[in-house]
Amino acid sequence: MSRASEQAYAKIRAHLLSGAVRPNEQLTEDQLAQITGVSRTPVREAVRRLEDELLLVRSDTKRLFVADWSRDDIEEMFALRQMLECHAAERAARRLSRDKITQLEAVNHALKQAIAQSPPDVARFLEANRCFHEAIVDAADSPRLGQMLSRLVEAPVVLHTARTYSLEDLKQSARDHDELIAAFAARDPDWARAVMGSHLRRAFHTFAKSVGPDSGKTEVDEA
Amino acid sequence: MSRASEQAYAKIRAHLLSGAVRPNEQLTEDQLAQITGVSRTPVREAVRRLEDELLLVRSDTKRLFVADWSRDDIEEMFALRQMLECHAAERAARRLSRDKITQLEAVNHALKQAIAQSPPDVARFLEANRCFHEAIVDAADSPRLGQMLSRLVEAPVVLHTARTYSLEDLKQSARDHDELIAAFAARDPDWARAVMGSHLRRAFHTFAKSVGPDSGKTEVDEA
DNA sequence: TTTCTGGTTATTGTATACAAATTGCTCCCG
DNA sequence: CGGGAGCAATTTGTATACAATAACCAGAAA
Repeated sequence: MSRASEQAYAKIRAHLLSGAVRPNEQLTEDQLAQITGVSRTPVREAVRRLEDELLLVRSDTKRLFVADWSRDDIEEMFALRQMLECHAAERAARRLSRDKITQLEAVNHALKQAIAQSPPDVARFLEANRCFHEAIVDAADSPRLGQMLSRLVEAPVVLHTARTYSLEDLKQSARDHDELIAAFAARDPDWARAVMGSHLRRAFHTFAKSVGPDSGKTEVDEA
Repeated sequence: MSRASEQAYAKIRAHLLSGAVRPNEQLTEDQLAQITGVSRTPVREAVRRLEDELLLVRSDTKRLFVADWSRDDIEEMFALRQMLECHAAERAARRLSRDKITQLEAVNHALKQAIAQSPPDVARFLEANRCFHEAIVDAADSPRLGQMLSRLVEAPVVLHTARTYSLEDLKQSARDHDELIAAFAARDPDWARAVMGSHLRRAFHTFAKSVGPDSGKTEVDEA
């Protein structure tokens, strides 16, 4: 992307994550142009991307609003991510070269170091974690899969801002990564898939606790 | 979407599918503006969507080209579609109301009628088929899943233009749909998933025969 | 011949002005 | 007091001009 539109994207995104705006609040392209310091043209392009990522939504008459993520939305998002990323892990197990596996070990080592500090360096943890998962998706060698996942992973980061991480959660993540690496080294796609599945499912539950109660509606009730 | 940009999208898409342009051929926004009869602004918006759908790609320096779909790309696409649509079928089995199931039966009835003619009305078949699958995805009640699948399904339609359909293939599709409906009526998610899986996998193979040979590279060879 | 280098053309990116559409308000009529 | 009709203000959509960047080509030096 070009300079101005990329900059607009980053600034608007930061603005949304900063909490300066509330869900369902209306925004106008003009406002965003002022905030970002560029004209409406690149702003419109940035807004498109943010709509794709579902951080912004449009009303039926094209008015722009800050998206409101319900508990159900978050659950859906995790379910899709789990499905796609399990698939990625399975493919990665068939494709990862020794070198790449070694790189994964290095990344997870950095992740562990971030945890080992007191207090744990959460920012560095998140960055290493992102890098770890990204490497697996890359190894899956499926461009559309990568595209879908990157869209999906963008959004939840939003809500991470306010979250607190227990040390035990962080350590468990590191252990999961170790087991994933073992599965890759063994070239066992089923193992890799299973580990990734439980890794993400656990992540969802620890995440969900800090959000709100389940809505309960999953099945249609009918005679 | 707005009038001009929507129109530009449709016209460019039709232009790409018509075969008037070849894979890897360069296009310019000016050309497309002339073809569509609108200015570059809405063209750029339409082009973004087509890039998302991977019908157009950009070079590293932002030049625009017609995408080239290899056999591997098509295989990847079907694999993702299978994964997502199996998931949709599973969810749909939990959620579909009796009414909706009755509607599915009606759609599949129309599909059978399209086949029963001689020669079979392929256009009507494709439309009914699209409608059938769309209803299932809707019933899955997962907006992001729907968004992903719609992107995915857009592209292969491209290649359908030149394809010929054997009567037996068409009949088998209708039978698959019948079994899916049975699985829904029984509210059996596992059954629905399995039927959808084999349905799409078979579709891939009948499709693949008309495209070209497998590239063979799926696993990394290493000491 | 090959490979830089300069300038020229082609193409994409941005700003701005204006058009179309939507909203919200005011004022009139019942 | 309620309910619309119609005008004004706000917001999004489009066209166009210009700026920035990348490709192209010709000609000189090795």
